[in-house]
Amino acid sequence: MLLTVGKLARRCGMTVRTLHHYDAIGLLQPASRSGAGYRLYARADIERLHRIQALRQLGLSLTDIGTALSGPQQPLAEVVDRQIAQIDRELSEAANLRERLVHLRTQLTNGQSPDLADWLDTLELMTMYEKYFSPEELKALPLHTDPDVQVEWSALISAVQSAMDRGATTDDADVQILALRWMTMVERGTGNNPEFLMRLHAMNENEPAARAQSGITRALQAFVEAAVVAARLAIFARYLDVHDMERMRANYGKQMYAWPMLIADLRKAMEENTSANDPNVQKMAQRWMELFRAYAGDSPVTHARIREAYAKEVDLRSGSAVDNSLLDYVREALAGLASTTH
Amino acid sequence: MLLTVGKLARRCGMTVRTLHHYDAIGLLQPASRSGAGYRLYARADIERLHRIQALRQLGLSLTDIGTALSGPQQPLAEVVDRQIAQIDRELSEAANLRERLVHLRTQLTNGQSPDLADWLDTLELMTMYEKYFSPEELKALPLHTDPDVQVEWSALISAVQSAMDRGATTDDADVQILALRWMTMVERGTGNNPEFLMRLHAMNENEPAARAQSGITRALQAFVEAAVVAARLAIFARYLDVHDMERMRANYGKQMYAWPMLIADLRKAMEENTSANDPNVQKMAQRWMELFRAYAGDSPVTHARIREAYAKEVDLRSGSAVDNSLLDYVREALAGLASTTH
DNA sequence: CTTGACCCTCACGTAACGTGAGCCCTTAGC
DNA sequence: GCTAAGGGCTCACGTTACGTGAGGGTCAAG
Repeated sequence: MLLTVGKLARRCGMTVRTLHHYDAIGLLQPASRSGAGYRLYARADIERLHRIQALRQLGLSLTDIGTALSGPQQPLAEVVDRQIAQIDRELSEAANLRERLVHLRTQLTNGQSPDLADWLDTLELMTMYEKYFSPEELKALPLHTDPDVQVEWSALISAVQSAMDRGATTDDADVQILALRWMTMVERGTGNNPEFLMRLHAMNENEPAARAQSGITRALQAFVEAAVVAARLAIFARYLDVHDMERMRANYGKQMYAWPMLIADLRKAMEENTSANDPNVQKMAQRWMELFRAYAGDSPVTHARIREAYAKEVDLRSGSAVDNSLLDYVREALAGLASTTH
Repeated sequence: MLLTVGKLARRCGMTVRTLHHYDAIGLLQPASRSGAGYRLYARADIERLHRIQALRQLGLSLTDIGTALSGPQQPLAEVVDRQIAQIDRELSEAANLRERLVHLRTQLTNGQSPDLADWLDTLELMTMYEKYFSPEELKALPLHTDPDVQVEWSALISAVQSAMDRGATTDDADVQILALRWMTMVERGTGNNPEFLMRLHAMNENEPAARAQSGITRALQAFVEAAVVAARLAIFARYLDVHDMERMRANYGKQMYAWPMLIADLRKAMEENTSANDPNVQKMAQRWMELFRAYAGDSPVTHARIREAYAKEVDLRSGSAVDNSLLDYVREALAGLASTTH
């Protein structure tokens, strides 16, 4: 049942070198080694490899994959759900490109000169094969449909870039104001949809051309993220003691992109009227607590203070798609868990 | 109508840097420059870019793309046809993977333990997403279905590797025998189908895991190709004079992978009973002559000698999928061209 | 014992850009 | 004419995820 590296490589259509590399960077380490030092991969390693491959196909770098896999894990079934959704988008996009190519081909064989704008659109589709938004989703994306949002978004990006250019730091008051405005704009531009946020993020991460167009360079993205964290920590500081703030500084923001995924899944379950006592919902609630505890620690006093902060400060929640009904839903699921535990 | 580099990049979903790079390596150079040195891209550049993008999606390296685009060009309509066929294969593969993932998800949500072999198959599909052969095509591929062919293929690869290991050169008689046997095996393993040859080649070029499995390393591939050329030049030397051989040595084998593409297209037209006087067939015949002249020069005397060599030496044709009916077809198309020219 | 297939670690190299720097060009508005 | 914003130029260092080869040990079958 344990597989050596060559066997695993062959079965997965990968190379031994790749698996060596993943071991070396700590991404996928074999369950054990034989007496002779041979790597021996077990079933749990296959599961982890599945997660890795799924994230790779979403375009994450190996470093980012490592980060994503270092926190509490989504059930594999949910990973597979996302894969299926991605394939559906790709199927749709491939069909779209196919249609365009058939049209182009018809023009070419009829001796017609292809319309240049159309042709360039087709070339764009050929390049940006990765599919981030379906046509329907684009219609529901304010950032794409609302000119006001677009103008404000551009201005905000410019303002952040200016702050960076003049050497401002993420602790500067004006930068923190920009950061909070960023989260508000994210909320507005995505229609407060965490799934869209993740998609936009993936597109910007994966596509250099998208970065060039949006002006959101890697440096700017990192700056804003750090500024958002700093701004929110400044707010938390009004509610927490020094000890708590130390832990927050070390951990808050570490799973920044795990939260939207979980929130999207929970909102979906809630919108489908799935009972809070459903085992899957309870699992998600559990993961919520794990992510929460990762920065909040285990003290009920601290938890209460953080909750107070969330309740009073809208800036702690902006852009997160967390509202009171979702919080109630999570609480109900957690209550169900507590009662089944005792 | 002329586009600056930024405009073209934006319209095509590419980066300025990429276009700079293509210019720098001579792959896509703009039609002109403004007085200030700005790159200005014209319509013909869009067409060339389309070709580049299509080949990139087939997995060719930029160097190989440059080589492919340095010879006589397939009509763009045919390039588009190949793209459409590739998309169809990808659609089919995506649907296949989707089905597998749905099955896996069902198992996971039912609390079942996924079958390991099945799971690994799914992982392989996730990795080898690129689609090289449809299930039907695999059934028609002797290299995949015929154990005898597999055994002989493996033995031949080992024999070549041994020759390389002991420092043999491509001019050694035993190496040339191996080379000719290689072409015979290619013919047998692909069922003499040039489309399959190209697909196998692409798979081996693009997939390190495939190389690891087949044992056909890049070095071995290059060695065999050079040996095939050397073996065939040795045969031609019996028919051609010193001057002709000089030109052959410089040019024969340069468009090694353009020929199978053209031959596949011509065979398809012939099998569909397209008249040799059809303009598209005549265009293909023209390209045949261009590719031929690229190594044969323009002298009718030399042409006759080369044709004599092809007629008498089966080793010059093995693995090429060129038979007498195809040659007649090409000749008929060329004759039609000659009569419409005068 | 021999041989072939497989495994180990080590380490240099690669392709296709990504990114930033420093400076010039173009256009619109004052 | 000047200024500012957006776009262009060339130069050059850096990056990610392995690919490849070297040298040597292990395992299983004959």
